[in-house]
Amino acid sequence: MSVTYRDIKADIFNQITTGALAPGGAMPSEVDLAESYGCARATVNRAMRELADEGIIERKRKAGTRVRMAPVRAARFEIPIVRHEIEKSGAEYRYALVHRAVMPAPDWLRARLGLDAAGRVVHLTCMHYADGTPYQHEDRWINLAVTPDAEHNDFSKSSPNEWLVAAVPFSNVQISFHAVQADAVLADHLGCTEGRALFQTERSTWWDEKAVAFVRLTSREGHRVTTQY
Amino acid sequence: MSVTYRDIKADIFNQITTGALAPGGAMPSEVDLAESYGCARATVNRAMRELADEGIIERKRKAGTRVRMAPVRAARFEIPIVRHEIEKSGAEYRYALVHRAVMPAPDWLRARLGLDAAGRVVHLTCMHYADGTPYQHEDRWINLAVTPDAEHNDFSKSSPNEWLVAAVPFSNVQISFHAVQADAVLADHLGCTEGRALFQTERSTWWDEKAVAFVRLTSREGHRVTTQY
DNA sequence: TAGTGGTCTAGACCACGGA
DNA sequence: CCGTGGTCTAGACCACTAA
Repeated sequence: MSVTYRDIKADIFNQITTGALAPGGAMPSEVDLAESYGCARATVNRAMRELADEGIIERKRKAGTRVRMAPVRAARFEIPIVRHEIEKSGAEYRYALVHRAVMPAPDWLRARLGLDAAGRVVHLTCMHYADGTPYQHEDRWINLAVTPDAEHNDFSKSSPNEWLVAAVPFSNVQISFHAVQADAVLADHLGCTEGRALFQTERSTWWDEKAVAFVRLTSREGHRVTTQY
Repeated sequence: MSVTYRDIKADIFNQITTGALAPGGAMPSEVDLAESYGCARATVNRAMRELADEGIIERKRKAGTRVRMAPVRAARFEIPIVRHEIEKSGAEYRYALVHRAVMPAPDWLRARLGLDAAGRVVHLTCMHYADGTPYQHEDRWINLAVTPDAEHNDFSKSSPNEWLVAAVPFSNVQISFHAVQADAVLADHLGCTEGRALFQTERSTWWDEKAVAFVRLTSREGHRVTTQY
């Protein structure tokens, strides 16, 4: 076993980045590559499959494999639990429940999550602090039709996020990042002035076609989401 | 071949989400699973490997496989070329070069990219329009030590991004998302008022330990980056 | 040191889809 | 149609690491 799938991946990646393999250009078939690398087709297959997953190459049955014209490279961002994110940075984490109410789902939420007119939700507002300073504001809505237990939890001690991941299954998640102006409430909680630019994450969670929860996370000024590949 | 690796993935995922497999709990070994599913170990291996890649489970040699305590789920965001993003939405794309200069690298950039004191760069400012309205502002710096050809390209016709992906190899990319206030220049170009919250992406590209380029992309008001998994 | 995951092999069958 | 990638198998050896 002298040739590993990693060797092949690296070799092909180099050929692409150095220009030996041109974007849009066709590559040899797996059988041919296996022969030229002197290994089994399965080994070549794994290398090529991973390159395809990473968006470097494009594969089609019969048509073969070619280098992507526009490398639609995908970046992976880890979506951590706030508490872990803060503790990992060495800071002390503190959670506070600001507001809790059980209510009929407002129209915008019903539309967003596809709830029916009778839909009831738990609405929570909470804050996450790092070393005593505001870190993130959480505005969460939990669908009681899917998660009735949420009605009897007061969420005064721990974040709804941590309760949800442990208590409720989910199959599908939508995430959106964008920038917002701080309104009076956010400015107050996050310790900035009104109108400041804040980074916001919205996340909808679904289980079996039914909405489980929607959350809007607003981070303190200057927050960045970073990754590398 | 009745049991596929997809079947196994789905089955295990369901066992986790429904609570049949508890977070932190140990799972059977690959050999045992292969027997109980009635398939080859390689099939189980592929299912488990993908679950591990997705951050659902955690694997260690000898120690075995266990369900992740805190599902550090990672979301994939595609980083498209602006032109493709706009054209895919059905709008007409237009590019404009605002400013071009060859100059010594400013201190903040030298520090950021690890350039030496003699480092020279091309500084470009450009705009991307969708159906004639401002879509994204691009502020780009290209390291001439790595990419000398950039000095003789005027970038008046096509975006530096498209030129770079075709002309320069890269091995490492760092991306950061955050929110900024529109300053006078950005407000002017993007057609909003000063102080508005804008979504900004910063990206550093490296090749073989040397910085290739740095770019700061500012999107028009209301821009969102979205994904689902 | 022994058990578990990581990987490779040689061969096979199949599904897709371009020609 | 028929070449290409997608996947499975049965078996093997190896690398890591907890016990």
